[in-house]
Amino acid sequence: MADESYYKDVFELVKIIPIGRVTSYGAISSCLGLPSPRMVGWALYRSTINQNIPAHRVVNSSGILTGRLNFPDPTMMQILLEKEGVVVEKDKVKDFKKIFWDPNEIEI
DNA sequence: GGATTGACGTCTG
DNA sequence: GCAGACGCCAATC
Repeated sequence: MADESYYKDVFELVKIIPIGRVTSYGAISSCLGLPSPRMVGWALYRSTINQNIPAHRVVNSSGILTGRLNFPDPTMMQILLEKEGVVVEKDKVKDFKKIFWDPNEIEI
């Protein structure tokens, strides 16, 4: 609702994530200077059902698709990732460290 | 108006 | 190295 919401930055950040790349909540929260990474998850939770944000590219620090169950379709998350070239093994991103995209690397 | 939960992360034991 | 607890802010019940 409010344009000055912090999660608006989260949307933009997630939107600019390159294809075949994934990032973590902690990276986003740290990049945006959020006090708590939970806010990122909260923002994404609302964004996924409100805007078509590629939240499937956002995983936890372990590279696990923690929020896949929260998606409209749990399988959609893995399908989308695999479609983008991301290898997902058991709801976990393979070579997560390799395809991990750091927002601070590019940023604005 | 108060209590609980929620897509997590980091520290300490 | 693994496990458990705490902290943070906001929205919902």
